[in-house]
Amino acid sequence: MTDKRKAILKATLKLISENGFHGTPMSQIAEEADVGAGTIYRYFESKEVLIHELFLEVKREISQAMLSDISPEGSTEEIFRQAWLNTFNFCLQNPQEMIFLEQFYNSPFQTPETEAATLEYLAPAISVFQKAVEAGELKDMPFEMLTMFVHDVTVASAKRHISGALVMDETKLEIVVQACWDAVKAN
Amino acid sequence: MTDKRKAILKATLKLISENGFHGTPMSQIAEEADVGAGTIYRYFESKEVLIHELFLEVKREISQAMLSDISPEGSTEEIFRQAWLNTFNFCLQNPQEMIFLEQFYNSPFQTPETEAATLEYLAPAISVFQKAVEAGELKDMPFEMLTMFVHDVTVASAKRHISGALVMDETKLEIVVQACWDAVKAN
Amino acid sequence: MTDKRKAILKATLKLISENGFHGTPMSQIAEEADVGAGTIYRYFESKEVLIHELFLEVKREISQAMLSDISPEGSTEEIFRQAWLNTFNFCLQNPQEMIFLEQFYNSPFQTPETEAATLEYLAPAISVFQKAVEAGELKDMPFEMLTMFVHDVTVASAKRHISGALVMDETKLEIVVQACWDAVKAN
Amino acid sequence: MTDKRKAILKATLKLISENGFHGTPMSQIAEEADVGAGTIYRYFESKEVLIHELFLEVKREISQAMLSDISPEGSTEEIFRQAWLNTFNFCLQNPQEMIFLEQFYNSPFQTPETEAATLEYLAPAISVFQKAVEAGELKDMPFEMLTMFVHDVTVASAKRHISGALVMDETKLEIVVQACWDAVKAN
DNA sequence: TATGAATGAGCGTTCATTCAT
DNA sequence: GATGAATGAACGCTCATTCAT
Repeated sequence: MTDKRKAILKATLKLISENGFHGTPMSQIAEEADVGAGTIYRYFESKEVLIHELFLEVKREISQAMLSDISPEGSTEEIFRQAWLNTFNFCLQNPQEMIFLEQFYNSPFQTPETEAATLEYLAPAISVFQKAVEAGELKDMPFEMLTMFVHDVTVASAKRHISGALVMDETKLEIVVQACWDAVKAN
Repeated sequence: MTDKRKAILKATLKLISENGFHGTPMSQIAEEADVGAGTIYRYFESKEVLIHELFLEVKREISQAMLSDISPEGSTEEIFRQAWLNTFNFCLQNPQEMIFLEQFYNSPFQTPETEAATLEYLAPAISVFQKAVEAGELKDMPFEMLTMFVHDVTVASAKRHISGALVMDETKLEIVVQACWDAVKAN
Repeated sequence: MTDKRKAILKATLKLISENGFHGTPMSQIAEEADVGAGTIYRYFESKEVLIHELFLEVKREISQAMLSDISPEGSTEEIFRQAWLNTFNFCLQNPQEMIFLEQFYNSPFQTPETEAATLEYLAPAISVFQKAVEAGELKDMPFEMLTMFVHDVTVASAKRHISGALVMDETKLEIVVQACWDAVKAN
Repeated sequence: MTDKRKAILKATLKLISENGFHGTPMSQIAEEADVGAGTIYRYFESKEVLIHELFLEVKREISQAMLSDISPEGSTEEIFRQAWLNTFNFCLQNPQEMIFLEQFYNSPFQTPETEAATLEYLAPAISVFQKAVEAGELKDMPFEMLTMFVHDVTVASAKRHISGALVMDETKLEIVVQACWDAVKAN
């Protein structure tokens, strides 16, 4: 019965995104997931493992979301814009996931393994991107640098939108997407 | 005796940047700062208050660093590049501060008050920037959007450099700075 | 199906002798016995009852072992020596049983009932012994005192041998058996 | 303030002798010792360390007790009898200590270190004994074998006395001491 | 009959905070 | 003012036991 596993992950995501890692005791996760406290340990070895597995799950989701509905026949700019908006929309529609990811990245939970897993999910994106560089359509920058403009800026936009610091209407969205494209496109 | 206060803040910064918020007990801060555990409470009401005050201090530092050595007579591009490099260099020379800030931003410690204080420190930068927009040298974007390219991307670069994921040599640095400038400059 | 009952008792004996009472969860016993965790409760009301029944079983075994191969026609000394060696050899060949017994004796599991059952197993030995006292071949000591020299010292010897603290070769064995006989024989 | 340390050790001794290791939660020890639960951890790293240190303390006491009031000028028999009675009386007057020791010996808490410490306490007794062997007054047996008759039988006697299984009045005491002496003395 | 997933009370331990010195 | 021993609530986790299948 994988239902309980899912309920635990969902509860963990909700509570950690709201209260942080150490504001989220296992007992509270159990209550929110409507399972016994001990039950969590049938599915996850420890709190740390639970958080790691949740990270992998969420990272997989956001990576998939970024690449969805992309037509390989489109121009590089179209692909870039689509990836950007996919990521942005995922963040807006799944703020808990986004907040959790950001907390995780900036925590001591991160390990070389989680970082490695991360790259794996992005493998399809990397190959698309390399062809564009070779075709002279993008600046000659490593993939890790490109992600700044299609992940970091995107998430920063979503965070400011959600916090209300910068409401991203259609106009502003167009400006920032264009800015990111200007950043990466070949001159 | 403000010496102890400083020692406590320094110890907190070091330990939290290394071990995270909940990996840093007050007793350890006291030991690292070479003060009694109770002494911390003469200077800071609680652990939460200590962390908030540390945030304000560090945020002030990085904001000042960003604006240092900027000649108002320079071109907008020169000012932008200088601000970018100032921030980047601050992160490289003060990784503890950077790591702490990133942890803080993505934690439930943040309050509307800390966000408000943040803006205050950046007031001088805002006016410089607005003039550039009015002069038609920058895209017509709000300050909060500009910061993505002179703070978020910059910090992202520094983090990748420190983690080893993307070593920022002179060439790569020039590419990413140029990319950011391309992002914000008027077409 | 008494097979499962035996498997459970055997698993319990092995695990408790290796890891102690509170180092032996029921789940581990179930695994070692290759039965479901709930199955144990079909055969034993509780962990405490399981341990009690195991004690009775093991106590019966060691008592039987002590009295085996004893020819009633032999001299009292021969009988004593045989009983001593029987016990010693049982301990060496069944260290788990010995360790379990010793743990049990020195635990709060013991009850008046378990002690009573113990005596029952030794009834045949008691009558042999009483005749020897009446015949003036042994010191006039109660059975409970005699057992010190044919059980406690014997087990102590076996424990030291197994732990390596005192390896009991033929010579040493002869010395300690003789010492015990000197202890109990009439002057 | 070593008072709390002593109170914790005393409470631990009492509760473990009554309820066993795993019948004695730290919270109960704290209550019995009239200290906060966390206070125990200022004096002892963990429950395991607490129990080990208690063992060393008690082992030292019983070893000292065994050797007290022994006049080196006395005959070997006098020394043997005194040591025997010293140990027996210690057990009668300190049944908690005796029960605790017996529980400890037959538990997985024991380590090579605790065994080594044990021998150290008995060093003075070993030298006395060796001289008696060399003088031909005792059977040629190793010290580890002698202890069976001056420790194991003694403790067995005390246990039977306390449990009521064999009340050790003056007469019975004389019989068992004589038996032990007969066991070890040279023929 | 046999199972093993599920439970939750209770464990050992930590740590923010207090307060007598 | 400065201390650090003491506190106890709250944590992560275990495991004897139950019960739906």
